[in-house]
Formats: sequence, C-alpha cells, structure tokens
Amino acid sequence: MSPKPTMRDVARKAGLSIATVSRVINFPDEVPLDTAKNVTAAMRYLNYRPNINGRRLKMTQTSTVGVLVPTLANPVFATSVQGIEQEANANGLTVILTSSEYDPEREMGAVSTLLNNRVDGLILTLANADNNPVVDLLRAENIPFVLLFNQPSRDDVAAISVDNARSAFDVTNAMIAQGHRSLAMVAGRFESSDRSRQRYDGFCRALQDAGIETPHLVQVQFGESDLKDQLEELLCGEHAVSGLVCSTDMLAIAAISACRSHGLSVPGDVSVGGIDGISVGGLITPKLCSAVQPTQEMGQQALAFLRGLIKGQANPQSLLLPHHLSDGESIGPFRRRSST
Amino acid sequence: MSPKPTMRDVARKAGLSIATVSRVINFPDEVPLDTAKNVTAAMRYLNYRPNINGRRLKMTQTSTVGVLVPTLANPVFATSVQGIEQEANANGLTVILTSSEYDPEREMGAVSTLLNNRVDGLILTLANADNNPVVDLLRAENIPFVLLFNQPSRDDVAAISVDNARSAFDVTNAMIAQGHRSLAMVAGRFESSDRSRQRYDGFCRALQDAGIETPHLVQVQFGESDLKDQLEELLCGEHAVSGLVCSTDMLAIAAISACRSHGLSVPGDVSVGGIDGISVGGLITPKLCSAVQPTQEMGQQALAFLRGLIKGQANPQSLLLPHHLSDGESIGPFRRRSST
DNA sequence: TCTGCCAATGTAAACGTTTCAAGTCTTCAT
DNA sequence: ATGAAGACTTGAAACGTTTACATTGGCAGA
Repeated sequence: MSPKPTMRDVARKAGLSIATVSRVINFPDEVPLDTAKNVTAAMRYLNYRPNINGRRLKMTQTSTVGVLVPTLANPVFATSVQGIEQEANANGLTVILTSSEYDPEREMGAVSTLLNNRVDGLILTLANADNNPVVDLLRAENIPFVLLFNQPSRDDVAAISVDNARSAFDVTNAMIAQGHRSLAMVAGRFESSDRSRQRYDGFCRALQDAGIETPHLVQVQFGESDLKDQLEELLCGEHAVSGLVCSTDMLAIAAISACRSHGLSVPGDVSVGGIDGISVGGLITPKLCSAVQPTQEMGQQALAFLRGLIKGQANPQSLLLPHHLSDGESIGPFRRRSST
Repeated sequence: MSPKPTMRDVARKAGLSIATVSRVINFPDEVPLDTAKNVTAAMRYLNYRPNINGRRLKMTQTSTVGVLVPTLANPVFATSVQGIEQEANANGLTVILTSSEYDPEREMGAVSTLLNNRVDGLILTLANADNNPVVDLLRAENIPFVLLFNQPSRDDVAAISVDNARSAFDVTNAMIAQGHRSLAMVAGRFESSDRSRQRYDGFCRALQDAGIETPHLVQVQFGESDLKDQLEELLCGEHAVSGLVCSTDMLAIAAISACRSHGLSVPGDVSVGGIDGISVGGLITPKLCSAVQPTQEMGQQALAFLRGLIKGQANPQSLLLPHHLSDGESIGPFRRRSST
C-alpha cells in the first residue's frame, strides 16, 4: 500500500492547491460549495486523514490537555478522569493520561513528558500542592493548569476541590453526635497525599471542639492489603476505639472489612465513616456514610476551567465545591462493646 | 518571556550545528563526551524542551498509543487502563485516552481521532468485536491493534480476554452445585457489550447441562440506577428465583443491594455471583463470589502485545487468560424462602 | 474598452525535528 | 610533503500542515 495520502495528494486529485484544501478543512464556509464538495470527494476517494502532528507543529495550540492522577485504581480518580474525558471530548480536545502511582518523585517526570507534548494545559492531582516543584515549573513556564482534589494554600493557582478539612470535620462530628468519644483516623500516607493531612486536621479539630483528647492516627499505603493487621491494636487493643474516620472511601470499605475480620460488627461495635462518595459506597452493606463530593462534575469543571485559562479568559482561582454527608448506615450510636 | 527555545537555539548557544544537538539527544554515545556536555549545558541554560510534535512529524513512529474503553466509571476498565498506562510509561510511550460511553456509534469517531493523531497502535474494548466497522477499518489501514476483554470469533485479530462464556458457566455451576434450580442472569445490554452476550451463553449452557429450563434474563443499562425496580418481579414475583448470575461485578454489587432493598438476604434468600473480580468485591459483605480475571495484568499484557505488533514481531492472535472463582460468601446453599 | 473590485484560488515560507550525504580536521604511514 | 583513514561535524532537505500575501479572472460601472 502506498504511504498515507497528504494534503498535497488531495489537492492534486481535486485539481486545486493545498491551500484551498486546508481551507476546506478549517474554514468550510469561506469556500464555495462546489469546491468544498470537490475536495471532500477527493479526500474520501484517497482515504485522506489529516496529520494532526503537522498541524500541531505549525500552530501554537495543540488542542491537547495533559492529565496526571495518582492512580486509576481508586474509583475516585477514575471517575474524575471520566468527567475530564467527557468534557474534553465535547470540546474536541485530546487527553493524554499519566499517573504517578502516588509517588511524588514521578510527578515531575510525568509532567515533563506532558510538556514535551506541548499540551495546551494540564489537570493535576498532586501528592502535595504546596511547595511543589511542579507547580513552580508550570508557573514559571506560564502553562495553564488546574489542580484537582488539591487544596493549595496559595490562592494564585487554580484548584478545584471540596473542603477537605471540613469534610473530615463533618464525618467526625456525625460520630461524636452518636456518642462516640474514642475515635481514630485511618489515613493515606501524608507524604503522598495532602488531602490526607488536611482531612486529618479536620478530624482533629472536631475532636478538639468536643473536648476529646489524643486523636489516634494510622497511616496506610493505598493498596497495601492488610488493613486487618494494621488496625488490630486500634480495634481490639486495650484502648480500642469505637469509631474509625477514614480519609477515603476505599480505606473505609477496607476498614469495614477489617472490622469484620476481627469479629466486630459495623456499625454495631464500630462505626466507620469515609470521605469521597464513590458510587459503590452506596451499594454495600452497611451503606457507607461518607462526605460525598461530586467527583465526575469536578472533573468536568476542571476541564471547563482549564479551557478558560487557556483562552486567557479566566484568572486562576480556587473553587471549593460543596460536599454533603450521605445517609449511610455505617455510623451508628455508641454502644459499650459486649466483652465477648 | 521569549518564545520556547528550539534545537536551533541550543545549537547556536553551544556553537554547534543543529544536527549535532539532535544526535546528543537521540544517540548520546555516538558523540564525544565533551560535545555532549556542552550541549546539555546549553539545553539546561536555555530551558530547552524538545518539541515532540516536530519529531513526530518527521519520524514515522510517534511513540503514542490510543486507548478506547467504554467508560472509566466501571473499575474493571479503569484498572485495565491503569495496567496499560503503567506498561506504557515503562516503555516511554504516551497514552491517549478516549471512552465510548458504551455507545457503539461513538467508537468510530473516537478511533478516527486516535488515527488522526497517528498513534502507533491501539488498544480497544469494543461494544461488539464481530462485524465491527472499526475492526475492518483498522485492518484495512494496517494499523496494529489489540482488543481487550473482547473475544472476537475471527482468529486473525489480536485479543486479550478471559473465556467469557466459561466464566459465566463456572459461576452458574457454583450456584447449581449449591442446589439452586431457579436462576436468572442480570446482564448488561447485548448491543453495547458482546461480553454480556457471551456470558449469557455460558449461563445458558450451564443451565442446559443441568437440565434446567427457561433461563431468565434481565438486560440493564450500566449506570442505570434502579436495579431495585427492574429486579422486583424476578425476586418477589410468583416465580421468584433463588440465584442471580450477574454479567459484571458492578451489576452484582448493585443486585445485592437491590435484594436487600426487597428485604431479602444474600446469600440467605438469594445467591448472587459476579464476573470480573474487581477489588472492592473482596471487601464487601458478603464477600462477592466472582469469576476473577487479572484485570490489570491484562492491560499490561495488551500493551506488551501491542508493542510486539508495532515492531512487527508478533502475529495477531488471541490470548485467553485463566480466570478463577473467588471464595466469596455471596453464594450459599439453596433454601426455600421463608414466606414472610 | 477600460478601471477597479471582489471572490476564489494559488505561492511559498514557516513550524521544529531527523537524517543522509558531504564536509572538515587530525593523525599517521609513506 | 602527500595522501588515506578516521573521527567529528555540518548543510540542507524533508515531514504535513497553516497562513500572510500574491495572483487570477470576471464583471459592474464608466
């Protein structure tokens, strides 16, 4: 088979110049109908396919956006990418996807690749939004970007998120309201998730407001299998807690499973709450009580916002979206543990 | 700030020609160490970043692969993409992601975009692998591609999958072995998933082998919320079934929830089995019994296989990976329903 | 018939790479 | 001194577009 036809081939076939062909493709109404038909026929005949890379090279804009998430294995990120992808598709943008596997070291490399691709802009979920070299680089190079799920302390970078601290605060208070006084947080590693830390802060503040001391904390690696062992002391030890606030729904679901493994019922013996609002949470038994964020919409909004930044229409700014507590059954009233 | 530095700028800065700069980038060892250092210094000084689009235009290979999945909202696809992305990353490939939202009509458009990007190859999960215009197009244009999760009947296209019919067969048999005689399948719409149909076939065959008549079938749209209503007749009607074989784990989890909504216990009143083996399945109560497939590995393998095809090293062929039944608790012995 | 204008089209120079053929210098044997 | 061999390096032509600018031709108005 001959090499792929180019615009030149189409032009020859249609007996026109390459400029006209280009015009038919890009500005169909600036060209007489006959000409357009002629060209389209030639394109179809030759099976022509514009080579986007030629265009990208010539144009300054590439109609491409880069996306960086920690992992697709956590539905919360997968869903957000789904939202991004949808919105990108609706606007003729191409999405290049990368993931950092929760490793801050890999973020820079991933972003570098994205920049080499000359993406018009980026949507990033970073391990840590503050003091992040990636953010510095992007600002220095003046590349539009939007942080997603990150809540940076500086207010001159665009970020779409819920109020992480507040989410944890609300979940924790829901437990306190049910009489729980001995609570622990099960959190993702702080180094690989500033959300985790922010949510811990909210947890602590709720305890403090209620005059409860010594907040417990267990940091776990996402995907690390044995929550069961890691929670043993907390659940069955001398100072066992009656409530577990988890920094993500995935952790919460794993925590519920761990409780069960230790012979504890949820919410009978232990109450468990999560944050994120992933859809499975609403389907399991007991239905997970969680601080729900509009994940997919957040992805869509991030892309919409990014488009604005690319066009220079909008200024970077943080958007804090509302969350709400789902009416889950995984949090119940405090009951003294039947000492079996 | 000045426009982005090009190779020419670097060359000027280093007092060398652009050809040498190119060689430093692409074949560092074919160049004296001093020269290399000189060039690298210039690159660093100027903050140079190769423009991949220039390269892509010139080279025939783009080091880019396109991925099409139905949706990222189903963890099974998200996980597979995670595998693809990992393997791509390890091999210096860029991933362009698109999703069809389960709509066969959108597949062609998505693939078209991917082809305009001159991807080196594609990994696709199609609604229907047989008689698919996308497959025809790709074969005609001679573009390497691997189907993932699809199990086409023709054997000259590369496909990585588990044995769908067999998976359903196994799950169904597990129920039959527990004494269930009245079973239904809850399946995704056949038009948007050939897996669904293949799994239904396996389901039917198991029933047939056991001499059971009239297999029930409910087709539902993924994401369609109210399984509860759709299963009412099946669960509470005159000829209520005692077992639900679901064509995906997501459906199974939703089905369990639906059972609960109808006041039925799983597996006490109804047994439920799934197919896919998504990770949450192992964490919920009751632990989901499922035909587990190595989703992430399948993604990795798909990319590895695709790389082979791109290099022309491998011939298209189908790879059927083994699945196994998880030791879930969602399938229990048949018991006559306590008529409350 | 000529002028001028407008619509339709064409010409050619980029965009930033890669790469082949063709340089330039050393070095060294004659 | 001369030439050959090698080690490095360079010039310049692609790759497939877009687009500013130039050209053409037809036609209205004089």
